[in-house]
Amino acid sequence: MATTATVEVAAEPKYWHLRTVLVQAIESEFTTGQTLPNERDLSARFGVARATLRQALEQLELEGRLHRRRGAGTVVAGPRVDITIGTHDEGWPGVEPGDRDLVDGTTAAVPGRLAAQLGVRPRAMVHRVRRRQLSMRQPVGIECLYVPRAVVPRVPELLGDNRRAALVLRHLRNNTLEGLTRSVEVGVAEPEEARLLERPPGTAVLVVTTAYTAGGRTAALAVATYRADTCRLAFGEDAPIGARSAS
Amino acid sequence: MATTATVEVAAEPKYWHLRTVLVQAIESEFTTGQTLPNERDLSARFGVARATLRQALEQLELEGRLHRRRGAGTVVAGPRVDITIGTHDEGWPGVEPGDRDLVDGTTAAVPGRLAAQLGVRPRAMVHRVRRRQLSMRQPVGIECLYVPRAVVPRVPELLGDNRRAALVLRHLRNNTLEGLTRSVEVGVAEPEEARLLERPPGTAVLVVTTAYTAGGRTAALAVATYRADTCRLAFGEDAPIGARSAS
DNA sequence: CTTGACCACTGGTCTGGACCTGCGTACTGT
DNA sequence: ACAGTACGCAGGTCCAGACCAGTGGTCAAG
Repeated sequence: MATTATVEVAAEPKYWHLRTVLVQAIESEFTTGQTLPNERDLSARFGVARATLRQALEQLELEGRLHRRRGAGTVVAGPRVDITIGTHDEGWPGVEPGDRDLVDGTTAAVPGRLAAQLGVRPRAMVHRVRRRQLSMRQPVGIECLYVPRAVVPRVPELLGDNRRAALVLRHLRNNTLEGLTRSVEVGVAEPEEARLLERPPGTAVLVVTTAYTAGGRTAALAVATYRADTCRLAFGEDAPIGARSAS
Repeated sequence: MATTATVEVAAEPKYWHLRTVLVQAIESEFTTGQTLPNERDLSARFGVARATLRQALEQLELEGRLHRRRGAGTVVAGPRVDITIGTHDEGWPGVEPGDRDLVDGTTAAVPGRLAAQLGVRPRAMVHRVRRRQLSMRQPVGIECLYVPRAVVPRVPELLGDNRRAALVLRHLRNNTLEGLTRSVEVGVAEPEEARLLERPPGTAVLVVTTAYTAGGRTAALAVATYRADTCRLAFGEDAPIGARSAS
């Protein structure tokens, strides 16, 4: 037994102590949008290696307290963007709707994992529609909707509007939509996703997977990928809790 | 005019290429629970610095493909644990219920941000109940329930059971629970949370915040923190949306 | 006034070390 | 047979430095 009577406060890692100091500095001496000193100056000021400082900055970024852009600098972030995830999929409140049409078409190149969830063969033809969501001119997420051609022969042009997957499905299937199953997990952005989200590859993202059930099978799959640093998912029938007085 | 006719594949970062190679290796040559070679050997084998290898490993861990334990090694992970987030908060399917009682009591030390959401003064007395959830003997999450003493004078002993926040609230308020608002976002584990979750400080976590409305105010706040690497949040399991509205 | 080349500055990537600390096992004394 | 210790190995932390790659401004040429 290595039990010693001394207090031995277990010595937090240096990067965590640094994070705490930076949080206080951010909350007391800086305001939203203000640029912090560069990493080399900060590491010198705190007497740590730049790698250690970056470990603290990365956590602050993941928390949504900082935004970092190569070539530009590190700025104090504002509150996170609320992404409303409704049971009835009515639209995108607070987000400029469907700003960019990225991909519309039918493909056989569906990741095997998704093909299994859709209940189709690995190389079956599947309609794919991808949109990017922006908020205040900044990319916040990518939504990709998969519909097997076995379910819907052709994708009508109404996909170009600003509605979400369920609404599209409702049109396509003449109100046969029966239910949905949804999951949320953390993933990392692949290079192409990272480029669309204006982040480096491997950035943490929130992945919302929604399976739409119609006619006793999974008729469509919506995979939405949001920047973990800037987004918060809001659930519930009521409006999001007012975060105005939360300083 | 930087446009050249060459393909110029834009050179993925080395850590991402490494990640891709490791994913293939994991899926083809390893099985769940199997231990990978140590980091020094792996970095030598792939001809990269250990820091670069670790950058790839950290992403694989965040994706839930690997589990790393100091002193033990890096093992291939199994599928993520499904955390059921129901609208009616009926319990914890698939998770050993309420394995450890951590804190039961009344405190004035509530983070200012939570006090604001609860609609109480920063130093008001608030009941706090904290539980840790395990799955297969592994810690997966921490749930903390806050109830202002202004809402409920005393916390009855039935908090010791395995039920979730809403059920408790229903008992406390005699079925006056009116609704809830829920949000999901990414955060980092503070040292104490990290210790309970058996992870280093600053580890990415999924934070599920649920505000319970009763009597026209926020009567309680449940903050659940799950390991982002091992958990997946599941919503609306087999819950058919009864709305068959004819559009 | 507009355009484009240039360039200082920023965060991003990568190296090759060093040492710390938890874990598990082998050994060893009782 | 058992408990305690010692030790090797694993991942975790930290360092000092180098170079890469976008950003955004300056400034001269058209």
